[in-house]
Amino acid sequence: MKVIFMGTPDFAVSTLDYLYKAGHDISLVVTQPDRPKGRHGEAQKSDVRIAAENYGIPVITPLKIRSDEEAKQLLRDQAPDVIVVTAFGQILPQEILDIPKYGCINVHASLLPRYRGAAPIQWAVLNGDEESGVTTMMMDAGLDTGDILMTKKLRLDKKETGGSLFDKLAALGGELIVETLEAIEKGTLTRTPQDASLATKVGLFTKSSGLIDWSRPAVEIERKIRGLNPWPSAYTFLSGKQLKLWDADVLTASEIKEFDLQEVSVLETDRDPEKAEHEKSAKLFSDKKKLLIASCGEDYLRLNELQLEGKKRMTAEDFLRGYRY
RNA sequence: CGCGGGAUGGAGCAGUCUGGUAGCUCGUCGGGCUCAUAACCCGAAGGUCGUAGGUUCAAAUCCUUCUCCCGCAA
Repeated sequence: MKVIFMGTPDFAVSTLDYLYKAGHDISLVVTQPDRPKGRHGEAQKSDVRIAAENYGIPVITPLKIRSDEEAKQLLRDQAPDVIVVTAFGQILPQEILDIPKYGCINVHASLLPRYRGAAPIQWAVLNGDEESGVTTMMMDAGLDTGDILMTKKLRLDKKETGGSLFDKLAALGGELIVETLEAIEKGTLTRTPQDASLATKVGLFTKSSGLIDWSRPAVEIERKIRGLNPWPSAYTFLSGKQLKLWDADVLTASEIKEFDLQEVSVLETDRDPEKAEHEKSAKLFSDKKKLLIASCGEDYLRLNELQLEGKKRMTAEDFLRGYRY
């Protein structure tokens, strides 16, 4: 099929890869303009742009495709059979949706109508869902509101992180788009309208979404640590320094009693203890050897892997070997 | 050249301000104790202190270069 692909981050690269390997004629790739990234603020090509250039596929990077007449004309000139969109980052106007013969198909990383919007993967982990998946959908003017074409499900692992689920769903999304296009070719594709009453919408995360409120139950905080790993990551403050948490386990009060613990410090909600909300802080306990345990609103959290600002991530054991209170 | 932290035996750190032959907590190896052990005791190996240059009688430590890692900001 003659395909135009639109996408931006690494999640979309997987879709592009599968389309390419399935032998589709990808005549054009549309992605976001180069943006400053990294530590020195240099403009970097989007992941999709890098991948497309590797395949030798022409790339355009319109700032706002909805008002870019030149880009829209280029799309029409290509006369694509279908436009595949994965995490592109721009809303497509109706006049673009109307261009391809078979319409515009979106790959979304959730089981729609759940988690419409920007961060469906993390939310599945944050909410402790047992299963998630990917959906292909016929795009319409709304945000992730189009008719559902096909889905693929998977069960979440006990230790699933945003990152691990991301990888799994990216691959699943690639498989699904290929199957969806096959169904179009065979004429066997069916469309199922979304049940809007079941829809939920999730927004973008920011850095500050990762701040831990220790008055919440330990289970919830543990999910947050997993869901926001690797980005934006769950964090707290220890002695005026930011402390990121990468892995933790929930423990009950009776399990804690087994250990020989002493209170060693406090985890705060701000670098500055004056500004911290103390009702959202946690007592930090340790046996001074290998255990770091934080008190939560309900139960306790054993911190297994953590990272102090300016440092690399390390195990609690390594951390305790060098840390001076 | 956006701001800042860091690079010291296998790991995590101290020592750097106030230059003077490298230390802590572990790990590893050998031995001992023990019914036994991740516990305890004794002993050992292992580091050109990130790179290059400079100052000095003497540099992990002071000055300069470069490389790499990390947090923030975008």
